[in-house]
Amino acid sequence: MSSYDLKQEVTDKYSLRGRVFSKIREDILSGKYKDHEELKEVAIGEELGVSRTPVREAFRQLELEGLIQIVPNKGAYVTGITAKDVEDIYMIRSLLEGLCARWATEHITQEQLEELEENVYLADFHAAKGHLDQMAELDNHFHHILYEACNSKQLARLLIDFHEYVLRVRKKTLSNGGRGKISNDEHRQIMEAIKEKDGERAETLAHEHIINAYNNMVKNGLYQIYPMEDADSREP
Amino acid sequence: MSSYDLKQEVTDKYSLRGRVFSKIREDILSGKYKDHEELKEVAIGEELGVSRTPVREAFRQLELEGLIQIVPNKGAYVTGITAKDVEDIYMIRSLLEGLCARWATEHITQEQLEELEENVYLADFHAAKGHLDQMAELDNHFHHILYEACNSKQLARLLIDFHEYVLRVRKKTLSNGGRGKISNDEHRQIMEAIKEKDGERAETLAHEHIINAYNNMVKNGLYQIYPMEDADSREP
DNA sequence: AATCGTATGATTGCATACAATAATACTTGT
DNA sequence: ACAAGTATTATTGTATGCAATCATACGATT
Repeated sequence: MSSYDLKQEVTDKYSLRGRVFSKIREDILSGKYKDHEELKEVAIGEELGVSRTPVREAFRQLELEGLIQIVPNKGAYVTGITAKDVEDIYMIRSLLEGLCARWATEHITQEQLEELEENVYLADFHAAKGHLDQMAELDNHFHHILYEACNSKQLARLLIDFHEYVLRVRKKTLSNGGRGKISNDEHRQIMEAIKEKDGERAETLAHEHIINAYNNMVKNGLYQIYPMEDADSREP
Repeated sequence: MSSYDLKQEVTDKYSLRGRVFSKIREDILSGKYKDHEELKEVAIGEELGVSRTPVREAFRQLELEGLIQIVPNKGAYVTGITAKDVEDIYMIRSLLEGLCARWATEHITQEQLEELEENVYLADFHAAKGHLDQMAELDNHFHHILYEACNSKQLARLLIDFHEYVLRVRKKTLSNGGRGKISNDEHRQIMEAIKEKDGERAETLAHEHIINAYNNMVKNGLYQIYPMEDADSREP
């Protein structure tokens, strides 16, 4: 087992303590709060049934994630997530997932490797059956195994953040035109490269896997769920 | 100018609003608070002359940055930064700085390019004179120009964070054995590649620039400022 | 003597109260 | 009617109070 409990870090975000944070985060990512909208502490607090204190704490975290911008003594404004953000994140992720796969090749345990194999075979089954929810979950799990196996707290933290960031986009991607099956085939190739201790190939495959996912998304026009407008076009 | 004010985002961290956050952050990075040490809200509040509220907000941010871990209803514990963290971050940075240089090649303005040139020539002067503080400042500035020029809010945010994260390490590196001069020569090559619109070469050079910086650091034994111990070796 | 249960103290989580700041509306003088 | 200055209101920033939770120590029971 690695030196830190990755699962703990992840689940914490969904437990009681991070409830307010996660809710606001989702509301921004889902588009409930529009770009440049001002978020009032009391209003959101009342909506969630809490006082300003936890809301403020969540705001600070959200600012660090780049989802809102806090200007002192004025307010918190939604930064939103544009199509360019999604593109940038996919490009960044493609590099980092490659690095992750390479490092995972060097550090993966037998147990983790078997988990990967199981994941791929199970996903094959669900892909054939068209079980989209299970596919999304398995895809999520596949990558998280690698995040753990890469043995880098720093890299894992980054990838988990980005992974969540584009979660909604990704889920829709998998449900489109057989990408789920193809995606899992790519997973299998990555898994086999790691199994054969070919770090170079694992890196390349993981890199291309993310690029393919992005291209598929663009091809299907799914990037349109977020407007491509730029922050320049705001009112003065 | 790009669509977001990068300088504003950066300076904000040092202005009044983030004072408490920055102070605790520095104290962790500088080693004042040791690994696994428990941070008490009241104690730190008193030390900084503020109440628990701003301290708690800072804690939440620090947790997101991975510098502390908050366990609910118990306390905040320093995660520290190990030599492996530094190594990982340099490897991650090397990829991202490469990407940044490539994107900057595509989006840099004439004005920014001239700023880069000026920076390199000025750094030559200070390198010859042995002005270490100015060298560190110019190095910092060089990279920040690229972060702006790459035209990606997401990438810039990442790189700025990492850049700050290893700031102390980096400053010491520059002061060692002529690395300052060599580093600036690498800057010049990157700048010229960008000027000639050779994104591929700019990416490779920027990538190698970071790797070289890390290797130099290791060669000079500077990695020893942080212990290589793992989080496993903690008490139960 | 060992273990379980209880009590006590410390610390966090959240709510509220007050102060400081910024935006807006209003008034007053020209 | 317009402009400048002032008052008012809304919102954030910070401090503090109270409840909930956890750790520790002590004592009772087997």
